[in-house]
Amino acid sequence: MQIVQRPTPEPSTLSAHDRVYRTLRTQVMHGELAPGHALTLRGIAREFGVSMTPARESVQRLVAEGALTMSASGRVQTPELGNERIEELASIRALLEPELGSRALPRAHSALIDRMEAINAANTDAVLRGDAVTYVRTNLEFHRTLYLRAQSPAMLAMVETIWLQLGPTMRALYGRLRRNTPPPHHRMIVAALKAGDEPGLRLAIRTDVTQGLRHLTQ
Amino acid sequence: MQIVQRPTPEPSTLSAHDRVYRTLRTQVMHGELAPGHALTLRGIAREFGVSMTPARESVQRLVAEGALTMSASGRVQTPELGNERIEELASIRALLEPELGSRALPRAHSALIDRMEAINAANTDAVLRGDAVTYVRTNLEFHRTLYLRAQSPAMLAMVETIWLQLGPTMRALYGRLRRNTPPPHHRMIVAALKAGDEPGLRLAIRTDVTQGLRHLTQ
DNA sequence: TCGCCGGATTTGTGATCACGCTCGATCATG
DNA sequence: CATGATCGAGCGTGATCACAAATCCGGCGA
Repeated sequence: MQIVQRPTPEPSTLSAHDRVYRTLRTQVMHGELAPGHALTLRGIAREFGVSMTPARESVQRLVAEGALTMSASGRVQTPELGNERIEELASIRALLEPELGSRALPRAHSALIDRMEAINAANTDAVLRGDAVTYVRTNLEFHRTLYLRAQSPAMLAMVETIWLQLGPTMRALYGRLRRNTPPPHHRMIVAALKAGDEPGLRLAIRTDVTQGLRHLTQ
Repeated sequence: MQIVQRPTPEPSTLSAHDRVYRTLRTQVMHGELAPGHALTLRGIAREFGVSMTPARESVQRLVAEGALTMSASGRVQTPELGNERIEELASIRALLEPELGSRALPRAHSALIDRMEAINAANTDAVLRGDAVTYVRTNLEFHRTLYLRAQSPAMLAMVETIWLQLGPTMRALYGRLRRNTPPPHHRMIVAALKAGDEPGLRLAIRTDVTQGLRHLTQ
């Protein structure tokens, strides 16, 4: 009953469950999966060419982070958030993200702002093309690029957890009401950064974060 | 090679990995484990009378929540936080907990306040006895009892994640400088609740949360 | 006395399997 | 035609094992 279990010994740093975890996490955060999308361990294992064990670890971890929900019977799917939950998550974003922006402000030099403007251009482009997934991705990239300068890894991780929980919902939201107007407050954020205007930055971020999620009709 | 694998079919709601997870989580949050305390999967499995699989799932989940850290080689231990990280986590508490208190304030009736005062008495008692673990536990209970009224499960979960990350450090902190003075700002929190004074409540919570962690000598 | 090396032990990782439960399609019944 | 029961396929859970790498600890040499 002896079977060759590991044909390839893996280059260490990339363990199987980490690869699976990272891929799934990105898919969820960027809204590539619709809310309520069901996943199975065997399906994930087949898709990634691994056994059920790494698939389970990845899923378990994503459930712990709120990226996936698990029913009492162990079935797993992307979360379908109600209005209250969406508002609550938006409140948390509105509390944490201005703080991250404020911490990043003194460290935001021109190269960073240039990069943010480039990302914002791609974001606007995605809006005009009606590409919801790219929209969500570049939107988050815009924010993360700024927040990385805050040198506050725990706070950033916390915010990313929120993004993760909102991922499928964001796709559904921006995919539903397909607006052709580019993200309105990103330019205000950039302007406040250039001016070194901290209260203005906080307000711009808060508004940007809040208003996008106010469109909760359910 | 057939073995009876599950002698008891379990009453469903309590799966093995859930039981292990919850026990370990409580131990970490309440500071029952010192910072840097090492854990092994086989040790956990032996201790709980389960196989390695549920032990791994629990540990994986706790690592995802920041309750444990995992080295590159997969070794697991409770986190040893540096000063910057402690300050950062304290900042997050200072942002989120006043908001939770504020949301709970209109729903805080007298029975709740009575319960908080009882918990606070037990907390004071733990201080006088020099019982660090009970101190941490009742301290968190005091806060959680209030925050549960906020009806904001996501925000509460986020705060508990921070508590989890601070658990071992808190024990080490309060165990080191063993002060005989009871928690100073808890009474201010209770007073603000009774008076319906929202700004006072926010300030009291913020101060309570911040000052306890200012004692970071490391 | 201190530093280094090598084998033995312990560790995490991942694959596989048995088991019991869940869920959905199908069919019989009203 | 709608409704409910039934049965099978598929699911998650947990146990066990093989394997490679990390760790520990002894002894040897400087």
